[in-house]
Parts: sequence; C-alpha cells; structure tokens
Amino acid sequence: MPDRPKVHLAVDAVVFGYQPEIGISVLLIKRKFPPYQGGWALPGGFVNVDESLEEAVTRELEEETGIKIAYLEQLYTFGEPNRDPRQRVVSVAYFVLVRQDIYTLHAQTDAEDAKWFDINDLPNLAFDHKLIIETAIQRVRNKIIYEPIGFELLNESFTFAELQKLYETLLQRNIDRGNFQKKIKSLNILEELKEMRKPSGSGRPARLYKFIEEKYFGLKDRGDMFEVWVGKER
Amino acid sequence: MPDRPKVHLAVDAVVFGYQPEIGISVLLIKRKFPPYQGGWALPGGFVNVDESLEEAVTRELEEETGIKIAYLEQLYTFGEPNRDPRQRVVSVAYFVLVRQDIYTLHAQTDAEDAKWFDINDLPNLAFDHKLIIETAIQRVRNKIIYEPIGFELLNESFTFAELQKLYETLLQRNIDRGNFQKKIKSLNILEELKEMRKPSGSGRPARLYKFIEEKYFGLKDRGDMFEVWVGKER
DNA sequence: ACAAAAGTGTTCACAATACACCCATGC
DNA sequence: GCATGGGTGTATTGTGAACACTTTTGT
Repeated sequence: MPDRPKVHLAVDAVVFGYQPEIGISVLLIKRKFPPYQGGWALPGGFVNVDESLEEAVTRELEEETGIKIAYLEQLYTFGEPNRDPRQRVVSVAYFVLVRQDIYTLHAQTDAEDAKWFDINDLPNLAFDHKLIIETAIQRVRNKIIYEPIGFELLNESFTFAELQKLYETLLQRNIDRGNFQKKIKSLNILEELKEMRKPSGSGRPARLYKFIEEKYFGLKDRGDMFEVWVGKER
Repeated sequence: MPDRPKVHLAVDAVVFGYQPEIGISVLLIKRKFPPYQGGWALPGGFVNVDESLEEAVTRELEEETGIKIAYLEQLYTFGEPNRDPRQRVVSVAYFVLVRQDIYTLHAQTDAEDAKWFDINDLPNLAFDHKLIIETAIQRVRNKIIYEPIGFELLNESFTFAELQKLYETLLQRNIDRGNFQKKIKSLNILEELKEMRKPSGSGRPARLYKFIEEKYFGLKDRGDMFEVWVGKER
C-alpha cells in the first residue's frame, strides 16, 4: 500500500434527552482546547486504532459526560475537506437517546463543561456541528414514525399521555387522543402494568405501560410495520 | 492535538444496475493486489487528503470501471477493527445507481477486471463486502418505496410495464397492474411522451413516460409523500 | 356537583384492493 | 379471429380521522 497523507478519523455524538415541560434537548460540551476553544460542540473525539466506532463513541461519552446510553445508531459520516480548520478530519456521527429518569445527570456534571440545550434554542456551534444536529433531528423525526425508538426517551414505565406528548413534540403536530391510543394498542408491543400514575391535579389516574422489545421483533419478522401513522390533524 | 496511530480511511461503492431479463446486478472488480489478490471486491479505495468523500468515490469508480453515476448516496460507515486483515481501515460505503442504457459498458471494460453479478448469485467477496452489499440491498428496497430512485435504474423514457417489473423485482412481490398505474399517475411526477414502445411480440404498444424531478420536489415541499404503497397481493 | 384527565365507542370518508372490461397490435 | 399485452372503470373492504360519550379522580 502506497504511503500517503493520512486522514484523521473522529466520532461525534448527538445525544437527545426529553423532558415534558421543555421538549427535546441536545447535550453539548464546552471545548477546552483550540480550535473553537470555549465554544460549544458535540461530545466526541478521535478513534483509537484498536476500538470499533461504537466503542469510541461510548468511551468518549463516558469520559466527557458520564451519560448512560439507551439507544445508539450511526447517523452519517461528515467528510468535507474543510470542516476542521486545521487538518483533515472525517467524523462519523452517531445519535444517542437517553432516558428521562437519568436525564438529571446534567446537574451532577460540571455545568461549565456539559449542558443540555433545547433543540429550538441552540448556541453557536463549532465545526459543522449545527449541520450534524439538524441531520440528527431529521433522522429521529423520520425514524420515530416507523420504529419504536421513542420509548428510549421515556422512563421504563409511562402513560399514554406521556407517550403522546413526546410524539406531538417530535412530530410538531397535534394527535387525536383516542386514535393514538387505539393505534398503539393495536400494535401489541406494550405491557399493561398494574400501577397507575396519580394525576398532578384532578382527573382520572392513568394506567402505566411498558414497552416490550420482544413483541416488537415479532411484528417485524412477520413483515408488519410499526407505522405510527401521520395524522392529518392540525 | 496528541500524536496517535492513524486510522486509514477508504470509500467503497455498491453499484447497482438493472436488466429486465436478469434483475438487479452489482458491479464488482477483481483485485490486483493483496490482500484478497484475485478475489472479487467492491470498487473503492483510499481517500485523498484534499478531496471530499463523494469525490473519492466518483474518482475511484471512474478509474476502475469508467461507469456513469445516475444516483449516489452515502450508505453506512463500516469500522470494525479487523475488517482489513493487515491494518485498521474504516470504510465509508456508498451506493450508486446506473442507468440501463449505459449498463452495456461492462462489455467495453476489461472483463477480467470488472463484472456485473446478479445479486442473487454473488461470488465470495473480500473483506466485509458481503455485509456491505446486503446493507445496500436493504436500503434500496426500503428507499424505493418512499423515494423515486427507481427511475435512475431505467432509461430516461420507459413504459409502465418496465417500471412495474422493476418494482416487482426489487420488492419481490407481484403488483396489480391497474392499481400500480393509477397510483403512480396520481403522484403527478411523470411526463407523458408522444412515442410508444413497439411490443416485441404481439400486444398493444405501450406509452413512454419520463420522470420529471421538479414535479417530485413540488410534492415533497407540500409535505405529500411519494409512497409507493406496499400492496398486499401475493 | 363540577372540572379535568383517561379511556372507549361510533360514524364517515376515502383510499387500497381485487377484478372486470375495453383497446390496440401481431399473427 | 384470436392471443397478447396495455390501459381504464368499478364494487368492496379496510382504516384513518373526527368526535361524542363514559369513567375515575380531586376539589
């Protein structure tokens, strides 16, 4: 193999979290070194020669933020020659979903170093990281319609109202309550729990449900689709 | 930035072609150098420091096969540490569609070096290229349902029968003739030509159509989907 | 009792499906 | 005329969408 200048390989992670009151957030870190020193950027870093790409992402996330991954998927590889001002760096971007209940980690983490940002209120970003985040948002919005990845953003048990609100946030549209419930129930991928969620004010308590991954794989194998339809409402 | 061992970056292309009598084929090259010398592999090669990933794919395809690209899309990045037996090579895979009418190029090309293979009858492949091809086939099958990429595999003008046969081949199912025609026509992305295609044997001549990209973008912007439905037939 | 939120049932419209029928050509 | 493939029309069925109604809680 001829000796030639080498291209550096990095991984970056777009980590999504969800809070009902806030919406979808992305985890960003403040850079300690140039370029873009002191600026906000995606967590990530260079790949070691002996680790897989997924291992590299997981390691970097652990090192920089201590986050727990609920779902990890390769997003896209960004390789424009000038995306890093100093040298040629190609970055394999991943997107990550984390659960609500461990979302509070950002409080434990050094707030100067790692912070959640509402996806509708992002700061200026280093490199092409704005483009990467936009790509990730698109992907999640598309994917949530035909694959049950939304559950990875909620607690293990959740109510229909919570699930619906997540979908409404992601899809940016209102969904009919009754139809949503019937549709999801017809997919038979949820387990009905005995517990209920007490309402904050008045109102009937809501039943809690749990996503059962095995049931979904059954669906998939039979060729049936998940397909949370795209309601016309609003 | 710390000095560290470098990862090599390559691109590979899964080039798809289509012939009604044969089906979907993939373009492979016979390797001239180790590893896997003399074995069949995807066209591809290392990325230069000053070129984008797409430029690298295009250049390598030009160099190795002289093919003309109708559609190019990034597929996935394969980065398992041992996918190349000698050193760490991460490969960004692309899939490419080429048109029927230039498909005959493979005859001009040195038959010892580059050849089309029916996707149902592939030889042993170097590296993890079998996995890459399988991933590409999956992607094309999914994508053809909701994006009009099928046209890139046909001539510029085509009949409904030809289009339908392509879809039946890709989706591996029979489609009702009348419903298919109505569905595609309702999308309003085709231009009706004056010419007809003379039948090979007996039968009524078929009208020729042309795909108009601008019309499709109109659809997309309005939020309407392309959505070649998945008929239940067969 | 009333408000509020959860959950179920009912109706309507439209689109996918199946399939019948007509059209244009070769032999 | 008949076979062959192209093209259009139509009845049926299934499902999304809208919305009304019932249930269970807090105040």
